[in-house]
Amino acid sequence: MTTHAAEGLRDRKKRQTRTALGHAAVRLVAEHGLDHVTVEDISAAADVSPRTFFNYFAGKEDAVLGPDPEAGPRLRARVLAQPADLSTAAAVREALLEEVAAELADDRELWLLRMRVVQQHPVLLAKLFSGGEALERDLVAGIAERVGLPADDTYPLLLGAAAGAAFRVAVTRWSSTAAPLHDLLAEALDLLAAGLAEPPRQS
Amino acid sequence: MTTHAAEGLRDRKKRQTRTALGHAAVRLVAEHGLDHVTVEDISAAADVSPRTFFNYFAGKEDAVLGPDPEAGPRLRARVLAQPADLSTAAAVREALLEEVAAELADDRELWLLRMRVVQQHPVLLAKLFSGGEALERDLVAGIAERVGLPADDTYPLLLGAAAGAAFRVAVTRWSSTAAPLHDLLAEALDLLAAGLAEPPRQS
DNA sequence: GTAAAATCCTGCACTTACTGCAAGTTTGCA
DNA sequence: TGCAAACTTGCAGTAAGTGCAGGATTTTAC
Repeated sequence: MTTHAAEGLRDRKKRQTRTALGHAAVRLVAEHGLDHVTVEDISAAADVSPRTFFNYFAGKEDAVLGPDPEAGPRLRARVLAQPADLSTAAAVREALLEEVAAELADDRELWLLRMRVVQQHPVLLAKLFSGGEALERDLVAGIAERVGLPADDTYPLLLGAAAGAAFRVAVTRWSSTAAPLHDLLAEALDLLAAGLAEPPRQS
Repeated sequence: MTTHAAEGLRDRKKRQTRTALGHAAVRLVAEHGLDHVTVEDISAAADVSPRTFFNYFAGKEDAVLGPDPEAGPRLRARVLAQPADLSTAAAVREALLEEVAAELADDRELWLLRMRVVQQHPVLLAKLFSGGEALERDLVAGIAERVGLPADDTYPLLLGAAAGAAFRVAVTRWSSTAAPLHDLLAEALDLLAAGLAEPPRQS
């Protein structure tokens, strides 16, 4: 996973309380349901004051689906690090697969819990998408940089949004089927690269 | 637009208060900013009690980006109404373009206001996406029905999500460039159909 | 190593969001 | 006309979320 070697005590503590709050939120909501868990409960479980909770998250839902503030830059770097002979779409594909592998290797159970919680509380879909949106911005920046177009051009925007769509579909299917996330994501990205051509009829 | 001929007094009044609340919300937020407008203000402007507001919308943000409850079924019907000799992706393309044309012809200024508000308050992106998500569900249902696959198969899910992505990109660009929404949406959908192939370099 | 500066945590007070309930009012229907 | 269903409203209460100021902790500079 991500290493945080040379980092002050203060930053380390901040990271700790942030993940403590996030984990407590997911665990408590998975157990008791979204609206039977208060910010006070979460704060108590993480051993900080309720007021401090709001120094880290904008609300309960942000704590559950906390947008990892480092994921965006990391994804952008992965896109730029792909071999130059890959097409842009292929580079995005590889970057996404790498990120998923790294993230899952790290926190597998946490992600499964999160998906279970989202399934039980569709309200959270909003936060899930907007969190993905922040990620998407960094992804678009990386794509634009790699391809030499402005970040507000149609191509980077669309490739980023389509990759995000493929990701969401893969995660959705992952939570309802037993297939590995890697395979589902690869399948979706391939379908996208084929121009969403007619699928094989299976009748 | 949509005609509501044979409809009781009661349903007509409900529609009226709903749109009154929605319009008031957009107008007030555009003028004073999102967090300088309370639910009480919106209710007063629409001439109903604050308590009634919550009978129509789950919150301030839902009122601004109110998901039109009829848009989903309408879009689904459009997909199914396309000529049978069109590919599925092409049918989705035509359905979306039709819907955009109809919607804009109806409420052009309202949509422009909405987009301005969203640009000024990125928090609303969450609701915008989740609203689009509800729409997407109906779209996916239509696609699945047309293509004869279950609605939780990868192909319908991905085509729906990708179409949603194209739509969001087109709307985003529409609010920052002066080009017609129809053209921007068509461009994005074409790019998608081409498998997101490398764009024309313009150096 | 110590003092000053920066940053973080916390409690308090306050506004707003949101929900259940029960009563009153309006509409639909026979 | 009169009954049933649906809509609106006020009230009361819980929880969310924010500004502020004081105290504690870490960092930086000397």
